[in-house]
Amino acid sequence: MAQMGRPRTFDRDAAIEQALHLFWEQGYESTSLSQLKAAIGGGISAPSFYAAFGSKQALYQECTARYLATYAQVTECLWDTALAPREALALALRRSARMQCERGHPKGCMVGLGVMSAPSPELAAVTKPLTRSRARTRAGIKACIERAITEGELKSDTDPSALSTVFDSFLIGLSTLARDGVGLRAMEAAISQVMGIWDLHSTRQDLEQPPRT
Amino acid sequence: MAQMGRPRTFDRDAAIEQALHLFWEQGYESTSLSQLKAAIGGGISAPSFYAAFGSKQALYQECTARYLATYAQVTECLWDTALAPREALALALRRSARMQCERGHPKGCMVGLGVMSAPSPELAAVTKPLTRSRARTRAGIKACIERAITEGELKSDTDPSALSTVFDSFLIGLSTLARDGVGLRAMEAAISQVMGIWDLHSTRQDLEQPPRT
DNA sequence: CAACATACGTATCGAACGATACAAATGTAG
DNA sequence: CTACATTTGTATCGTTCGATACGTATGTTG
Repeated sequence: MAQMGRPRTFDRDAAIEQALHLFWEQGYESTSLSQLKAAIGGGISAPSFYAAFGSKQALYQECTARYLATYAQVTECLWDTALAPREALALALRRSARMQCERGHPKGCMVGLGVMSAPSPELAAVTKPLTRSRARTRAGIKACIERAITEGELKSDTDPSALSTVFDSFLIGLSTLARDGVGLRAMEAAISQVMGIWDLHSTRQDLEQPPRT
Repeated sequence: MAQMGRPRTFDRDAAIEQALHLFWEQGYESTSLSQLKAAIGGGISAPSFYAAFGSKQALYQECTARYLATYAQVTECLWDTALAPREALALALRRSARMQCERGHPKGCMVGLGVMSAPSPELAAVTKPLTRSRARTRAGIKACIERAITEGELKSDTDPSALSTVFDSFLIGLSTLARDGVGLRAMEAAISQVMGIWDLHSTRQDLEQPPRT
């Protein structure tokens, strides 16, 4: 049997993407049912909404799961040990910046902007997947650095915690910059600059000091 | 004449500070009148609220003005030309980190977290002072770098735009880190690290390369 | 004292919020 | 066709939202 009962008139999968864009843009609390209903399939009724998604909170959780499974994958290369640590980190930064500036969806990263998405204490549970994702990215950056130290790419006296905090804070800050209109070109230039910190701790001398006249 | 009519039973100045803390913690839209009324002077009535502040939006504007005039002053040293550019920037970062981690008020910077405080397009006007403050800090960082180039502290081929974006993104990212529980110690260590980028472009050789065995 | 100015408490406004009851409509399965 | 499963549309629920009307209480001014 293909599907029993009357078929729905909107694409549930596309609806999640549209709802995701709203939550991404405005956060959980600031996005109303009216906005969600209006954005889905050119407008649906309240009963259709609840039949399809259960509740606003349940839909949000589906949206965050969708985000983490798609857009947020730009930083997964942090865990790819087939890549050299420096390239893994630089790739994560560049991919994230590119994604955050893409057209067709809100600017910035939903994970980063999610800190203020549901700020009430009783609603903190709803954004927990985002909080966990930030912690995971933090750990990924640190793991990259520790791997580089182990492999001899970074000097053994490098402080992995301090260094990873630099890259992590820089990465999360990009979301706000994107919202403020800073473009991809500027971000990419900044990424090239910030990777200079890596080279400062590199064991390869040629990276640390450009030739001087 | 000192004051006509019946005096109010709460301290209006303290009320603004308490409301500021709520807006700082939760943002504009997520903070309700009920919360504000309950937080002010141990609980006030709705008419007292409106008589004293006019509206929720007017109070928010007073709170942002208060924030910008007090807490946000930590970055004013960016404009202090009596300081060496590097020290001005490092001081701004350190002061901001310290302020964001202070006890007695919400973690993070209200200016940075304000991006998602009133995300609806029609409410963007209410957070405009915060957006302007971010732009001003961005300009301050860039001005510091340009001044360093002019004064010969940074090499003339330094890209002020790219470099300022690094520090700006790092600074804004600290707010989210603070919310996630990253402590002042870790931030200070990261600040020391990120200032290494400055030294990479410094004209003073002794800063760029620590002695090697 | 009387006159005035201001803040207070109670009670309530209309609108929007998230969420449902219920019956008609539309599909599949036998 | 009948029986069943699911969605749809209309109308509405109770709550909370931001915001007020109105009469009373409490202060200063003359």
